[in-house]
Amino acid sequence: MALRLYNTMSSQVEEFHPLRDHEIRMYACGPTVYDYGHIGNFRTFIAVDMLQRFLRQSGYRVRYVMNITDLDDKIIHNAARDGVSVQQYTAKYEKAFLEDAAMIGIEQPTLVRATEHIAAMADFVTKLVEKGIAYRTDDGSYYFRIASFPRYGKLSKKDFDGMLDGARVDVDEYDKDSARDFALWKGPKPGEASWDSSIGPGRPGWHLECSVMSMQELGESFDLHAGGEDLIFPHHENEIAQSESLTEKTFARFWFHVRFLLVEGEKMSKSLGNFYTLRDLALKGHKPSSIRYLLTSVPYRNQLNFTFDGLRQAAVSVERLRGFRQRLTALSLPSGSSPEMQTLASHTSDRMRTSLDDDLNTAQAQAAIFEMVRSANSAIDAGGLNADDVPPLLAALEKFDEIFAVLNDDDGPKMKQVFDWAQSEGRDNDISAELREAMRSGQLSDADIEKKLAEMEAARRARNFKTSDTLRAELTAAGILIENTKEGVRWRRK
RNA sequence: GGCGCGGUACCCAAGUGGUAAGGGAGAGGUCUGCAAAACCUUUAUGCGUCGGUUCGAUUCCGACCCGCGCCUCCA
Repeated sequence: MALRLYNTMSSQVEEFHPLRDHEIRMYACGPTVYDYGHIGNFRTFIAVDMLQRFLRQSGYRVRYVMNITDLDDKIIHNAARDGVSVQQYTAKYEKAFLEDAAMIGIEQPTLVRATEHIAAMADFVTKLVEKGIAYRTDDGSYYFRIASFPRYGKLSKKDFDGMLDGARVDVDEYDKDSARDFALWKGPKPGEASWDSSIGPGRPGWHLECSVMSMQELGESFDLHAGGEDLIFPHHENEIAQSESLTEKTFARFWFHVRFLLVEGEKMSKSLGNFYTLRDLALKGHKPSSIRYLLTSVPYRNQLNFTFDGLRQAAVSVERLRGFRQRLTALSLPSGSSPEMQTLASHTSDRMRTSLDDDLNTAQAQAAIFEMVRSANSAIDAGGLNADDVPPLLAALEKFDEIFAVLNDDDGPKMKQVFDWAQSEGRDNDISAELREAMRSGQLSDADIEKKLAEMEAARRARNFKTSDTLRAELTAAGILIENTKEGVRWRRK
């Protein structure tokens, strides 16, 4: 069965096939690097990351490009406020974004930066001017003439015929032909950063970079264009207008938009006090795996209510999966295999694929893996699992984690990174007890842990429970989870 | 006002024209030196409200109530 995806352009779920066999070219609107990324940003980027992972799992070669907007009004303003260059300012936040993305399990796409494509953007404007689609105003700005593009509004389903120019826009600000015409290039303003180009000094408009860079990297027509739902209008609508006016070809075939999330039932906003960056959450002691799991647990087109209770629940769910995987690998089982377990593993894999094929229904894929975990645990308890059943079960887990990426227990080191960052920024007061607790599991080496565990086990065999309990308490305090089983003791970092 | 989305158990959250996935939490139980994990049982005759279509609707249609998004920088 083929992947079916919702296409904003057609407003319906469609079968997704790439233009070229076995190769998918996709582009996502990335961050504007003017601040640390918040969880809403990361919901979007994680959703696109999962899409990209699933496409590769499905056998496609994926060329995935993301832009870094390192040039816009807010950046220019903030850099000036801080007394640093635009480059210095954006370098800091781009680095932070990449660190955050890696921390939360996002595989890095090919990155392109606006400031590195100024000349190409100017050329693009020149071509639009030559076609009579763009025009220059007295202040050195260039605008796109929307009247030249009859299909304008087809993505956002807006009908502009009935709307009056100037209804909500300050027409007097510039001498545009129509209030709705959008800026391709903004003329220079005194005291603000400006770039020289073949069409004069100034800076590109926001929409232009995505048209230019996506086509440069992926061609004039490519398979899929992604972003947050807020980008449908005007950003993507404008990209389409510019690009298709120039090439007279379909720009992107599929438009993939991720729904905004709510935080504690309300729209995330600084004024409501429910605005969280990834680092804010880490400082409070929430692990990247918990955050990623929660963000992946609701299908991308549904509203997700991000809550601290949900974060705690996610942490437990992740632990359950990790514990199961470890249990599987630690068992000593009789040789042979059981048909039930073989079927369970293959059915689970099939169900995960079917679920994700259905417009990335991540909730159902998770349900499938949990049902497998319960059935397999039951079988283990009942002595119904054999050695040859383990590989297919592990393979199903692996297949799950290729998409969800929450099973590696490297939260401790990641939390330590956040801790180090907070210290380097002088934010010691923001470091919570929970963060210290979450990072402690990385403190002891495997050898240290094994040594203490051996001592504990020796004490238990000697029925010296006082000593063994003391050692257990020490390890637990160090963030090590210990499980005594018939197969012997096993441990993992919490 | 225009366009669009949603209201499912204590919480989060899938889903279907034929009688409600999964996770968390709670209760009881099995196992167990302790701890942890795991398993079993249990928690919505009910899916915002009121009508309609239908043999049958939570699922389709209509109205209404409530929440949310975009229309302006915003993932």
